[in-house]
Amino acid sequence: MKKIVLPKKEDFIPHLAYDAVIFGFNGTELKIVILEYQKTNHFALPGGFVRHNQNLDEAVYQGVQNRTGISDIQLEQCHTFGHQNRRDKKVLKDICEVHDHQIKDDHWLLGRFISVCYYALINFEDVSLEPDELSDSVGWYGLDELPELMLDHKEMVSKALEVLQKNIDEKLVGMNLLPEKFTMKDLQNVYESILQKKLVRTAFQRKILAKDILVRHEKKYTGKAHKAPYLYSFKPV
Amino acid sequence: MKKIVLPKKEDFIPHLAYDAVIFGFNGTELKIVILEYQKTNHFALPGGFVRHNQNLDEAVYQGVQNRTGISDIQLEQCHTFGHQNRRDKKVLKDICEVHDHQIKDDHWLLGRFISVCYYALINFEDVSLEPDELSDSVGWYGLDELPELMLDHKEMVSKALEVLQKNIDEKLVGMNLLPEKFTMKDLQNVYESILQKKLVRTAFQRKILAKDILVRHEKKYTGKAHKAPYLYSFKPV
DNA sequence: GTATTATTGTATCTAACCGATACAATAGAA
DNA sequence: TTCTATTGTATCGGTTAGATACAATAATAC
Repeated sequence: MKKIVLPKKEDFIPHLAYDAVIFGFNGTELKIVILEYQKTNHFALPGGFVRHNQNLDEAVYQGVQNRTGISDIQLEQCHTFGHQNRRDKKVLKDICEVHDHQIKDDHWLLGRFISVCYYALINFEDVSLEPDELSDSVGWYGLDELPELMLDHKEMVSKALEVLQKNIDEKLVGMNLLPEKFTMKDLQNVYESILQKKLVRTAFQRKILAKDILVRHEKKYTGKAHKAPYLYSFKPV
Repeated sequence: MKKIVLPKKEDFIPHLAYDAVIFGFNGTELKIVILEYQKTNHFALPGGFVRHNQNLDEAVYQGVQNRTGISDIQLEQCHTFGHQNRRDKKVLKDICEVHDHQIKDDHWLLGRFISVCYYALINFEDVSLEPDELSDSVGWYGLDELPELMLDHKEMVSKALEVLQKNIDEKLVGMNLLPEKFTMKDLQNVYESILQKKLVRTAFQRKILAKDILVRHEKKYTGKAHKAPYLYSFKPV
């Protein structure tokens, strides 16, 4: 059993946390990162705390970076959750119990937390997921196969998806979710996964090309018996 | 000189604040509420702190309610500002000095604050503005006549306006900014003030009527030498 | 009364955009 | 060479917004 070391109270802004809905695209489906506390059967979004000498945005950025090993992250703040019963007494106690760790009832981690929710877009292929101090493992989950999540983390996922949907046309959302070069179908798959609906192929292609944000490269020969699609990349800014 | 009483540290979540961009519409122009610390020449958005046994949303709602005397408020969270140098040492010290009040360098109010920014839409006519403990007066300012604001409050105003603009079509924004009955021109003025651009009269009227959210009432005779406009109200939900 | 004026409510024309459909251009398999 | 699935693009019809036109009308001027 791994010995756990809880974060020190005095290093962090008390009662404040962040949680990140980390989106990746595996080529077909949109996935998010979920931490698993295996022995306790608890699941949660990756999150963390903000140091006294740290910007909120930077704390989240570094947190996501540490967990995914990725430094090219598109990060957007979604919403701050501040309900007074946002406290995870049960979960943390279970985790500590499993690890034979004593935790007092008045421990700061058992108190109320306000949490700022962000979404992060990253390149699925480059990720190497690292469990943190407390979680035993970590994995990718599709939006329709999420386990029961602690606290209001399910609501956070909904909010993150909602904000992502609203941003999809103006924030070049595909850029971080796709590899350098991709086909029009890849991009359409990303859009459809995010918007959770089918799009009309011809209208989608026309709209994206009209935006004038893509560069067309060589064709991609897939070995399939049909016309080969062009590869595209995003125009450099 | 009014004796000031600072809020007690132990009642509130430390390092956490909220600020509200309170919008009202005076019939022609969009205005926001700004607090004035007269002797110190400092200006700020109305804000406050969150009690340990209070939801974040409720804290903001009650804060806005207390300051405006209004209970019909449309409140929306905009953004959480968490830069590490969000602290107002100078302003608070100046205020205390003016009031002959001693404040120590390590007083909790002088520390770093994360602040959650909200916008509030209220009926301008029903408001009676109340200065709080620390501010000497409070007033309405047009967006283009704002004084220099403390910390990042100017940025908060921009963010609030941006979020309001994005919400304008789906959140029935006019409902709280206008009196019970209003003309189409009134509503168009609200839209133009928020979007900060002129709209085409005929297209605006057509779009709003097509939404089917208004009830048409009697005409409004203004005494002017031209056709009298109809009065409308929002359909009850 | 009648003409005048400013504004309102609505209809019409046109350009832009999207969904639907059609179709030619393939890359590879049969 | 034929066949199949997919891609890239053009075209048609419906919807929407800006531009324009115009009738309706409330008060004033005459």
